[in-house]
Amino acid sequence: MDDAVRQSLRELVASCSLPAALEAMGERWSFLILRGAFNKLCHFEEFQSELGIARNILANRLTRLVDHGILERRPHADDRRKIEYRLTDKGYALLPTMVALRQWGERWETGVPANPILVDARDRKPIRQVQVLSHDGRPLGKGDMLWALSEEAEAAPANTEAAE
Amino acid sequence: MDDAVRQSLRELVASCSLPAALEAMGERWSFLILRGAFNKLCHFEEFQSELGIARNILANRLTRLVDHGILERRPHADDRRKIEYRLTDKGYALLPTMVALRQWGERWETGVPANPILVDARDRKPIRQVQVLSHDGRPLGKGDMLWALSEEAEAAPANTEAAE
DNA sequence: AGCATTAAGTTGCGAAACGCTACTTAAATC
DNA sequence: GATTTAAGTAGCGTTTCGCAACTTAATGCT
Repeated sequence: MDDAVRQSLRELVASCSLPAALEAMGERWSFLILRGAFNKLCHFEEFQSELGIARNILANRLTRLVDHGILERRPHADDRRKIEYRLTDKGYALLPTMVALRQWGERWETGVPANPILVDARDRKPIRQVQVLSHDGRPLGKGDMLWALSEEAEAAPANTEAAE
Repeated sequence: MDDAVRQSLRELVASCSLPAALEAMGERWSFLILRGAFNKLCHFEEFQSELGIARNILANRLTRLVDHGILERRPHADDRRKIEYRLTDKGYALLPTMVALRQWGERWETGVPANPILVDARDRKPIRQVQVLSHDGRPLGKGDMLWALSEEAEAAPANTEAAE
C-alpha cells in the first residue's frame, strides 16, 4: 500500500461519522435498551426486569441516551413517581441499524429464522433483508462501492422511492 | 401493559438474535476494526496506526473476530513475518449494519454529509439511505411493523429483487 | 393520619475490561 | 552478524461493569 492511498484512507477515517455513532450507541446494553424501547418498554423497572441489567448501569445508560436525544424522559402525569422513556425521531432513525444487526445475527450467529419474526403490519408478510442499495435500487455488495469526494460524485437524482 | 403483552414480549426477547450479534460485535473497537477491514486494511500495524488502538486490545479484538469467523487470519506467503486479516463472507455481511450506523451518525450526530462519500462503483452516484423495506419494497417506519409467529405470517413471495 | 408499597434511582465495593508503555520473538534486510 | 520490521505479550494503573443494599419521594391502604 503506497503512501498516497494510506493518506487518503487516513483522511477518510478522520471524517467518518462511525465513531460519532458509536460514541452514542457503542456501550454495552445501549442497543438492547433501544430494542426494548422499540418493543414498547418505557419504564425503568420494565427495562430492568426485561433485560436483567444492573440498576446503576441502566440509570447511567438511560441518562446517556436522553442526553444524546435518542430517548425522551417525561414524568407521568397521573403518577408522579413514574417516568416514561420514549424514542425520539432520532431514536427511531436507528431502526435500520438495529434490524440489520438482528438479521445478521439470525443468519450468521443463531442460525434460526427466529420466532416471532418482524412482519409488515399492513399485509403480515415478512420484511426484506436490509441491504445497501444504489441510487436506482440495485443491491450493492463488497466490491461495488468506492469512496469519492462529493465534488466528483455524479449528482444524485431525486430518489424516486421515499427516503428515510 | 397487561400480563399477556408482557409475556409475549419476554418470549420475543428470549429468541431475538440481537444479543448474539452484540456478543460478536458489541465490544469497543470491533466496528472500527471492521471499517478498517472494509477499507482494505489487513495488517496488525496498519490497524494499530490508523485507529490508534492499544496493541494488546487490538490483538485481543483480532483473535476474537477471527474466532467468530468475521475475519480470516492468513500468514503471508512471501514474508512470513506478516499476517493478513481479511473479511470473510460473514464479515462482509455486516456491511448493511455498518453503513446504516454510519449514515445515522452523519444525519443525527455529525450533521455533515461527510467527505468522502460512498458511491456506486459503476456510476459514481451516491448510495441510498439504508432502510427497512417491506417484501414489495415499501419503506417501513416506526408504526409499520409488528411481530408475528412465523406460522401466522403470510408466505413470503420469492423476492423479486435480489436478496443479500 | 400512619404504615406499607412502588418507582426510580444512588452508593459502596469487588471484578473485569481498557489503555499505556515496555519488552519479546521470529523473520527479513543490510 | 547487526539492525529493523511485524506481530504480538506482560505489567500495571485507570475506568467501566455488576451486584446488593440503601435512599427518596409519591402513592395506596386501613
